[in-house]
Amino acid sequence: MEKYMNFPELTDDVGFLLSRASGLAVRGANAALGEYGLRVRQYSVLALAVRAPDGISQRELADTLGLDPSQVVLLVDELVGAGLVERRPAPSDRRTRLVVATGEGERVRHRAGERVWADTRHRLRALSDAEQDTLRELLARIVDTADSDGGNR
Amino acid sequence: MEKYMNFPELTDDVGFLLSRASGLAVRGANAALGEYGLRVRQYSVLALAVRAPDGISQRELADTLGLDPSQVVLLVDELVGAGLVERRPAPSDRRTRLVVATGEGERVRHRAGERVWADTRHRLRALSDAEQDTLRELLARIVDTADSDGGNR
DNA sequence: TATTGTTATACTCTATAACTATA
DNA sequence: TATAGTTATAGAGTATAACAATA
Repeated sequence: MEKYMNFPELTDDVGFLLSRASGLAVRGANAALGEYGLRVRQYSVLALAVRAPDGISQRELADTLGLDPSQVVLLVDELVGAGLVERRPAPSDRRTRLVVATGEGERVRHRAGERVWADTRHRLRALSDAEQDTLRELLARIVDTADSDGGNR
Repeated sequence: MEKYMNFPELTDDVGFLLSRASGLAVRGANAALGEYGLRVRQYSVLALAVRAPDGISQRELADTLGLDPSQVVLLVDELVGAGLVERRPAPSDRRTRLVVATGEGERVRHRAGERVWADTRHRLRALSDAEQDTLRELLARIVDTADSDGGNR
């Protein structure tokens, strides 16, 4: 048995810390979203729909969220049921369905966004603004690396 | 409706990026662990048991992993079934059961650790060593903040 | 009274495969 | 042939509540 390890202890492992911090963030966001009847995945779909003036295809949603398209179908179904988004046929391609936020969807996204953001700010309070920017940039580069790897590896 | 938002777009939100990066890391780690019949949660318990020479209580495992104690019971059950850890009575407190790695558990932790670490290094390849250290430190502070908040908020 | 571990249960999230329709 | 969306299903992860044994 080797005595010295070529890898970090679990609690110093970036993968473990990512999973741990993400768990905290998702739990906090879900708690913040509770009063709107949303969970973080549904909220994420809504946020992307609100951002896209002409709607966003389910394929784009799946790519951006790192989800399988079949999961996106169900999330959009729920948001449609709640009256927060609509599915519209895409003019350019009859296979594609554009997910467009309703007026109510926009309002909910903004109110819920405030609450989620308050939770996030509280969670990151031990980090300076500059450190939060650094963190955001480093995380974005990890995600981008995977995206340009092709798919979601 | 306000025109300007007081919160970031989803794709610039640290919470979202944490969840996205964590998903990639966990998926990669699970793939790396497949040949050992482990998944990342079981592996994490094993890694903590291996690190603790005299074993670690299930309560400590739950706190460190951010899991409910009832989840730890099941993870330890599986590792016991696989012969990678044992439960031993704690000398000092008869309520406590210490989870101790077996020799096989130690060997598997090391071999699996190499594979997981290789995956992590690949995932972080767009970050310099210094940036990886920064990321680790920032994530650790987020987790510590939640811990000192009391429990897992 | 509080803590450690356990059992049970329900719900959410993830992973896959197979299929329709359009391109 | 390939892509966008859909349906179905199984397995893994999460959240709670209630309980026994011990402190």
